[in-house]
Amino acid sequence: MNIGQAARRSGLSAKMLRHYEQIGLLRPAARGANGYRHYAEADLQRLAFIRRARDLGFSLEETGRLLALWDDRERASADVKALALQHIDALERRIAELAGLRDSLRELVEHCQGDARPDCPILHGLAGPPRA
Amino acid sequence: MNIGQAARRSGLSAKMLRHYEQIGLLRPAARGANGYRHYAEADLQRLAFIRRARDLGFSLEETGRLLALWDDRERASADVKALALQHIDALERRIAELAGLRDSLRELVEHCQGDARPDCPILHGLAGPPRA
DNA sequence: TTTTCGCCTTGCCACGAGGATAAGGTCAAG
DNA sequence: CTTGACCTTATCCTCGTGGCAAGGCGAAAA
Repeated sequence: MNIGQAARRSGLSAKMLRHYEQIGLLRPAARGANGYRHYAEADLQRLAFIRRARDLGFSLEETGRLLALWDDRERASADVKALALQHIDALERRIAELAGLRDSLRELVEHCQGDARPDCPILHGLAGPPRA
Repeated sequence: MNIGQAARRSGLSAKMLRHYEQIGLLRPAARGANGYRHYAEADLQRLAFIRRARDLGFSLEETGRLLALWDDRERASADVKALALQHIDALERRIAELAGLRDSLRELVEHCQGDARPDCPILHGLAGPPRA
């Protein structure tokens, strides 16, 4: 199977497969006489794993660690869980941060009439004292 | 006032001031005989405005639009409000997206014992069927 | 005077995670 | 033989910022 088909069947792009190979997330694919990369059925599992990890918001680096844990049959499930919990934590922090911004912005918006007149408390708020 | 002091007093970095100038977010600063940029007190307001807009998660492009609205004394406050509401929407979407990832991940984590044994439902979940 | 230190200048590289595009080789069908 | 789909590598773009380099400028200490 060539890179295009592997890409379609894994839901990734050919570009990503080459990129992942280049940064060491994937071992270099076997090459045919024409230089084309060749993928086996077994490779698709690994690609699907990567895709799902990415879909869950894991970075490529974290995905690499997950792959290493996947390959290691000796690892404790606690190791995997720790990585996942850490990622959940990061998601939580990011969510809280964005929610804080949203709330600050909402407060500004609530005081704005939003009509045809030029006076606007939102701009005053941005220009004036820090609304941290 | 030189760039360093303007940076300190605005809470931005000298690097940012140069960058903002280069991308047209700020008009080119006046230069002294030595080529140093020179900032007046009045410039600090604009810098503070930018800083607060960035703190609220507006992109540089959006910040530029806000600055343009700020400069335009004819604009309707509705224009500003629309921009702000649009940004709140974007924040909401991003928050919902991250929360979805977090929940999916939580579900996987809940089924994992997290002990010393190697069997781990999290990895099974990543390797197996799409949990979308 | 000269050295030193801190600040300023420009410019380039890096991050993450790819997308876009270019310029070319390969393969199978028409 | 040509066409078109596919493959190859390589480079540049995103976004906002930090970091570093090499060099000029200004003032104070030696």
